[in-house]
Amino acid sequence: MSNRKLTWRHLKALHQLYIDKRTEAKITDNAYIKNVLIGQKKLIKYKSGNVKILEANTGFTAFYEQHFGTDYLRYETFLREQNLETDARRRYTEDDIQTLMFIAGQKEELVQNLSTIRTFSSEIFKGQGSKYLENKQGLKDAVCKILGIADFPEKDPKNLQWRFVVDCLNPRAVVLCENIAHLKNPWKAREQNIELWYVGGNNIGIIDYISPEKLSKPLYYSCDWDYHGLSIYSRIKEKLRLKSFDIGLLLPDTYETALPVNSPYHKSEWNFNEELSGLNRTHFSKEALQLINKLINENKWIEEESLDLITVMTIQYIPKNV
DNA sequence: ATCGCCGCAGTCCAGTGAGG
DNA sequence: CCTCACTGGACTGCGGCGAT
Repeated sequence: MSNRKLTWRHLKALHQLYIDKRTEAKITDNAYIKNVLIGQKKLIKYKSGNVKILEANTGFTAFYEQHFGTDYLRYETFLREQNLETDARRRYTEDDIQTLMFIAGQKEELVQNLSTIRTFSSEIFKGQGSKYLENKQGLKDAVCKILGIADFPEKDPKNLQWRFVVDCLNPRAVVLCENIAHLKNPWKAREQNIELWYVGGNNIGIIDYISPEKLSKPLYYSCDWDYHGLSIYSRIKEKLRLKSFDIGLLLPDTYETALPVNSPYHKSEWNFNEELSGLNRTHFSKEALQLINKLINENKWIEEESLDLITVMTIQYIPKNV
């Protein structure tokens, strides 16, 4: 869960609490640790008579193993393998580490089409803005080290289009994703034998790279539920129809995460002058149409990453016994 | 020997303010 | 608006020191 908003030093300190049952690390600045782990669940406490030392209560071990252990080991192993510092002075957030893991996994593709640091930052560190990376020297160094480059080029290559794939040996379905968020947790998809392709902003040409054998598997599209995302889906569906294939649209499993259309970093707006914002009605199911109309009426959109891909895929679309 | 505590050095980054 | 340079603060890791 990335809403824990933990940084590397928090994760290390929790690991130390797990191993040593105590730590002197300053981690109460994190709201989750302070309010939930110490306040509500009382899994961690201050050593009596000492405000500087935290100790693990009984119950912490089991809680840690369930919620942190696997992730921590994954992160630590990764950092070591990449010869990156595991020092707690590194200020990586948990999202940063997951993104570094993504970068390492897609290294070849990224190095072949190396972009400016601005483009790289806004495309790969999604949601953090184009200057995120250049303002964080430590993180930038880590990215350069992983990619084996000294620095980023001054100019973007022409026709920049990255092709990212989370492949698996024998996929039972292929999901095309508009954003890379789902590709940053590839092990979940692999476990379920779901192959993920990053389609990116407007790149419906990606379809030409997918083999006909895979196109004949069940195909799904995962996107932001805004005008831009849905119209790309429409174009992809049309393009596939001409090749005699079909694709389905993944519906969000909750409406709670809907955001106002004018939220920061979001550009796509509904066209109120046209019926269904000008989208092709025949490309959408009855449920999808209901949801789209609701979003248009309330001038909202739903972010792709707020949809739990695996839940949606297993419950809504793929029968469990397949 | 081991523990707790302190101070120092190194790292990173947010904030600030000058000057395009 | 943006960019650059600088600073101060927060934090960790480590070595030393004294108490037990």
